[in-house]
Amino acid sequence: MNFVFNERDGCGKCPIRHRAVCARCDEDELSVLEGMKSYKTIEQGEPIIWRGDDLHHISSVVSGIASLSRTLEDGRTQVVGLLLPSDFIGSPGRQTVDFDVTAVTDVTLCRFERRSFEKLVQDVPHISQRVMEMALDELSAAREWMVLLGRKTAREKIATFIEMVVRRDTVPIHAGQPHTLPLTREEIANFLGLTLETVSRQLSSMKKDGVLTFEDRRRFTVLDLAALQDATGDDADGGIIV
Amino acid sequence: MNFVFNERDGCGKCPIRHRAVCARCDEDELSVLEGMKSYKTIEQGEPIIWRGDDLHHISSVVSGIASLSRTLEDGRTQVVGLLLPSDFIGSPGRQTVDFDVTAVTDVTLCRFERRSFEKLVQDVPHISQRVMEMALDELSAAREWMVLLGRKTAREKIATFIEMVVRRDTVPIHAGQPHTLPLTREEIANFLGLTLETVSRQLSSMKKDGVLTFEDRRRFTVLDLAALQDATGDDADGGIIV
DNA sequence: CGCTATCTTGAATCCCTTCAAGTCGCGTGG
DNA sequence: CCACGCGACTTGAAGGGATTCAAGATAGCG
Repeated sequence: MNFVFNERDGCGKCPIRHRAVCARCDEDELSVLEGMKSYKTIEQGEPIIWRGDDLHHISSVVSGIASLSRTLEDGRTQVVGLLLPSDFIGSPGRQTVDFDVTAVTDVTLCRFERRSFEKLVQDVPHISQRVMEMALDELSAAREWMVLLGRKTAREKIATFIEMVVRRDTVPIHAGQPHTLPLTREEIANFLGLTLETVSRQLSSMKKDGVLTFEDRRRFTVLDLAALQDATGDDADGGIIV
Repeated sequence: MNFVFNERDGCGKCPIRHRAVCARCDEDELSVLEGMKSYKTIEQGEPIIWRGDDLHHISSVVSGIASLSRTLEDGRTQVVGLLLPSDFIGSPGRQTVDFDVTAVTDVTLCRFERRSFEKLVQDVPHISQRVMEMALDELSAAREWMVLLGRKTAREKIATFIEMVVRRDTVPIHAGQPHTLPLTREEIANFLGLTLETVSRQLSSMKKDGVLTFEDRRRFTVLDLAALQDATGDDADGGIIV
């Protein structure tokens, strides 16, 4: 079930072929992209690009997870988004990025030289249409997260985060296997607008309440999904999309 | 300097002609839009569309201000964005809206039937390109606001908000005229993730510190712009875009 | 002129943070 | 093999900033 990504395979075998900026492209358009792309791998913890840096490439995450974040002068940092496979880095039409981008795990990127990509946006409607779709989806997800940051309690924030991790975990839920937190306590805290101590306390509290169990510090199983969803503070139907 | 918007004028005289979804359109494309548009006015305080409602139109704000917000079951409300002239409501490709949209002032919309607009997105690259641009800008602004919601103190939030109001006020600053808060204390609170009492206290505090003076509850003048900008918590260069 | 919505201000409370100490797991090297 | 060190995490206690609850002031409007 898990594709092993191989750079030598063509776009046709790319794991994000049908979700990335190229999703709407036909074979002809894809072959143009094929000639333009280059891959780059960034190791866990390494910066991908800093806020304000000149943006030479527009990239898509092929594998791994990256974070978008901003740090205030005094060190407070807020993670404003996680970039999962198929998400893109950089905006056509902008010369710099507005946030720091960091590899949370090892990350492989599929990159296009920015100027060339901007030309593609002009010439290939399927590209601008797809980037539009993706940007609108991200926008909705970002606004959803604003509700969490502005109005939810620590308990609700943690529950929402866990529920999100469970919902979009690639590992099938029915298999009964534990899920894995992709972030450290500190990274979770910076994503939720909390301190790492509060994150730790809330996770312990949910464990004590029988909502979760932990196999180790990263791996957990949900014991009571209904309780978890109740604790998010959201309506039954409306969930985070991210 | 202030255009009086007149529905009978053509798109050529529209006050948002060069900023809205039609910005990149040429005369021919514009004449197509001309035949499709309809106007609607919503009074201050009235809902424009509720979260989850079927979205029959894609609209642009021509004049006035609208808010995007979400309310949790227990009444906590978070404003996730303000819609100013040229901003659009609704996403091509989505059948519903994810947030409540409310007229903060009297609002005039320029509307397109959603299905027709989606067809335009397919057929007219200038439209999808422009919507893409706008969505990417909104996305960046939303993430910027996430930093505020997640990490800034009440004082910093208020300073950032005031600074934003001042920066994009249509009334020229050099005229020395007072600026006007477009929102009530409660609306400001819901935008900043605070309570209305805290907003009031912080405004009083900034008044006491000689940063601002108030002519009345809505109209104010900045006395010390440097102090205001210092208080935002942002770097000197990096500002909110919204 | 008084009604009402909006806003201000005060006092008490609370949730989260801050500061601090200690635990756990793991790789490294003696 | 185990001591050691280190990063990640947990837990406790104290403190503080924002909220909550409450009372009163102000301004707009019929």
